[in-house]
Amino acid sequence: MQRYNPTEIEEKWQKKWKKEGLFKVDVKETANKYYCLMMFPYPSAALHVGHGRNYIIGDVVARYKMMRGYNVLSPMGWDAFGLPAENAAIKKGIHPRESTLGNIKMMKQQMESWGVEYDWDREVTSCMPDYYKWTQWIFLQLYKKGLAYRKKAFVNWCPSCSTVLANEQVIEGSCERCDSQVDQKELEQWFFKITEYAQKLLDDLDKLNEWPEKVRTMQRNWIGRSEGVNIDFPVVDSDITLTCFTTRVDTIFGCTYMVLAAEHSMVGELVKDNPEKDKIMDFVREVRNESKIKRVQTGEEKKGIFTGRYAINKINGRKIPLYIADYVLMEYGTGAVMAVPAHDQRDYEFAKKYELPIEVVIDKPSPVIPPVRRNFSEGGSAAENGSSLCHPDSEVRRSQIIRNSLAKAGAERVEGSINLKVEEMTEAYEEEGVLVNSDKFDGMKNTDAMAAIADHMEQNDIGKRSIHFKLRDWLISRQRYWGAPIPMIYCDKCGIVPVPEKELPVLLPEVVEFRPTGESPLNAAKDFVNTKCPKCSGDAKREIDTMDTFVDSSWYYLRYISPKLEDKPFDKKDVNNWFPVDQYIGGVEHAILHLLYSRFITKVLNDMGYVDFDEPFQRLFTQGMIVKDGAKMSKSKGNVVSPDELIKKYGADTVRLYTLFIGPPEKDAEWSDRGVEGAFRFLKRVWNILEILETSPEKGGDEKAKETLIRKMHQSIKKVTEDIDGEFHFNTAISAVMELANQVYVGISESGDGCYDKACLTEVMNNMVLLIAPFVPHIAEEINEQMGNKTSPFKSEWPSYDESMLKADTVVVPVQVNGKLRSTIEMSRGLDKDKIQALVETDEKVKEWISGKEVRKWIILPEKLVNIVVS
RNA sequence: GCGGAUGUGGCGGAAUUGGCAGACGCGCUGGCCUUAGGAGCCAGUGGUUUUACCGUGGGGGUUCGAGUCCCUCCAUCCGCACCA
Repeated sequence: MQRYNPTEIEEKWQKKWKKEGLFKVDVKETANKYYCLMMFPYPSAALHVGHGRNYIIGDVVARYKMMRGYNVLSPMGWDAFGLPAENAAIKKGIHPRESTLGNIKMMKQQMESWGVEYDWDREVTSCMPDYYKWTQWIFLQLYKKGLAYRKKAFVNWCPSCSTVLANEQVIEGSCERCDSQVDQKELEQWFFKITEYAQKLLDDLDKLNEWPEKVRTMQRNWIGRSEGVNIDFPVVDSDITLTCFTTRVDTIFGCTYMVLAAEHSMVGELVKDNPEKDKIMDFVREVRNESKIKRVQTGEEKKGIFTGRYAINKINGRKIPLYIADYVLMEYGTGAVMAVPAHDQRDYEFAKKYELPIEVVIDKPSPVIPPVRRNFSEGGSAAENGSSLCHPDSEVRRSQIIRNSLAKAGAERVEGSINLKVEEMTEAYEEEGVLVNSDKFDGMKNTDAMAAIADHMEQNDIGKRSIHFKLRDWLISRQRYWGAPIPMIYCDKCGIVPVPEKELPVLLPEVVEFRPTGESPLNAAKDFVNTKCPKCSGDAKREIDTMDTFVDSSWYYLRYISPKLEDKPFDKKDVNNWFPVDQYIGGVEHAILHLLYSRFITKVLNDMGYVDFDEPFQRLFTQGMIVKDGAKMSKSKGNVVSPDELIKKYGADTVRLYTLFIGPPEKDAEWSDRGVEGAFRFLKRVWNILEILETSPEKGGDEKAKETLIRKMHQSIKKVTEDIDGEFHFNTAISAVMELANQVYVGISESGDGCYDKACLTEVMNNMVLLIAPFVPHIAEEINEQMGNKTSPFKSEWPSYDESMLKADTVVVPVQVNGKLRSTIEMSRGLDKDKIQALVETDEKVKEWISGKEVRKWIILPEKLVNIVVS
């Protein structure tokens, strides 16, 4: 019997899997298809054990599903365009393609050393022309459908990366990559009209019930739908009408002024005759230039300026002053806000500062609360003693009364009295209540008034119900080199002309200066820029921006199905057969961007008839991070754990096992090198059972030991199966196999060597090999072979358990007295309550505990527990 | 501020129709074996003032019985954040 030598056997089996094409899939075979997808990585640098978790989990799922009889597709590719490669190119002076392809090669080797297998024939690399040709094709489809458009817009500009960022890439006013403060800059940019799909993207989240609730909530918040009313306010002495969006139309009678965003298009027009025009425009410029991070800073005081103009609140004919302020955003709603200082905290602060009127229109309900007498007995304060000082029912009754009166909301109001006094207010009252000072709506519950006032406005042409979203259109232009060129041409005669599909791909020019200058590096490649118009053949210029890499990654999963097709991005029939993806696995950091964009692109392709499904990912799993010393692994922190040395020392199976055992995979986990050794020990223990098997007797053995072991085996099969099928609880699945392996040793220690015959131990070993195969595939294959089996575990059937073998004939029942454990009694299964009670009554310990006491109650749960209540 | 999650030994973590808290692993202690041990095997390992009591972030409640259910407070993490 040789020692467990992982290095040797792992190489052997990795070669064999490759040779036999274990992971190769023919997409034409669609029966029992299972599409297992891992988010394709950005090829940046060597992988650490944290990255490994993603691939290992995916590999486990793929192998497990294989054993469950599925035809498993598990592909891998590279999200290979993007800034870091370009930055590295600038730094080291090598072409981004070189560094990218070098990284890909290295990462691929690492994946292989983990024993993580893919159908590499389907590898896609987004920076290769045969891929980005179709990224450009997708752009053209969106353009065709009017979903790609160009407009001048204030955009997020990262001065350090010299590029525009999508809203999603700005984190608290800073660039998500380099952390520099993001400026606002007005540029002509390409956008994808994702807002047109806002409602659908929101609605269909309900269908994705196999996604983590957290991710769905995040997307919901990001889309940010709110219902309200667009209200028209005509400006006095002008034909301008300003429209405000509000979700609190019930507070319209309390609107005492109105505020515009500095960016509002009417600002110039409104102040053009104002003698203080220059002062106002200075203020506007100041606000516009203020960085977003400063504007958003908590506690930042709101600034504003009076325009000198007034508008009319048509519902009551009131003339209200028109302000410009920094706290109103142009990006949301209409960029104009009706201010109700009594019922909106921001408006309240602003009104206080500029001494604008504050008027209450929603009153606090005034519940009539019967006085509850407190401190009527001796002892501490009411608070200390709680309800014990009151009649037990009075608390209940009191809260009921409060609830009722809130429901009726102020039915008890005395005519003309208002509970909420402006003089007494220290902040806005934003809660629910009853309308006051609101004309014919007085006395209405504010939630009812919302509908009533909206109806009134629609009937009288004052306003219109409206829905607004926080979601902005997706800005996809990037002023960088290393991305897919946007396939558009500008012709002086014909205007904007798309590149004809048959001329795709628009190739990235080879030699170019990458150093960022503020304009796209492609502009320096004159051969590229200067072209002919596809329409009139006259001189024309190409678009010099490239696409956001999120465009590349929003469709790659479709390409895997037919990665080599030259005349189409994918085959419709094959794609329809294989989609949706059965299991998508990746980091939660993509909860919004990538997953939202992918859903959007899929819906567009669906609407255009290219695919028959409208959601790409059936089930989503987001794994947690692996941290070291409490922090995310990073080179700068020096806490990166490289898998390479660990694999050299312990083997890939040990690293895999520990990674899976470390904790529930959806949670963050702390890496411990010591823990790795424990995993290694376990594998050795399993391996060494081979030796026990060799010396086992052909027949005989100890019946009790065999029975216990076989029972444990069935229990383990059940537990492992349920843990994988459920929420991927590999950690507890592995602990179940550990218990099984331990039982082998426990039996020997209790019943001596030779307590298992060969048949028994062989059965246990065969099943154990299958149970661990998805986690530690190399050692499973090797033990399997040493056992003399000819079929690979991955071509074998997943083991099944026998329900009747799970439980022993007798059961140990805990006996409690007054809820405290006092004894345990072994008894046969299936006894009725009377027999159990009789048995328990004979127990010495129980007798001791209940003697001299009055037994009030017996709680008997057969085969589970007995509790005797005494006093 | 809003939304979501988490809180259990020295550590990672188990435990759901409410029923023996701490599975499994790490670490630690002791023993066996060994020329040796950073190998292997066996035993022990929540705390304490140990006939028993106390223990799942704090406080309260429901129950024969609560880590699990209810109320309340606290802490940490994540996401969003002047969204009208």
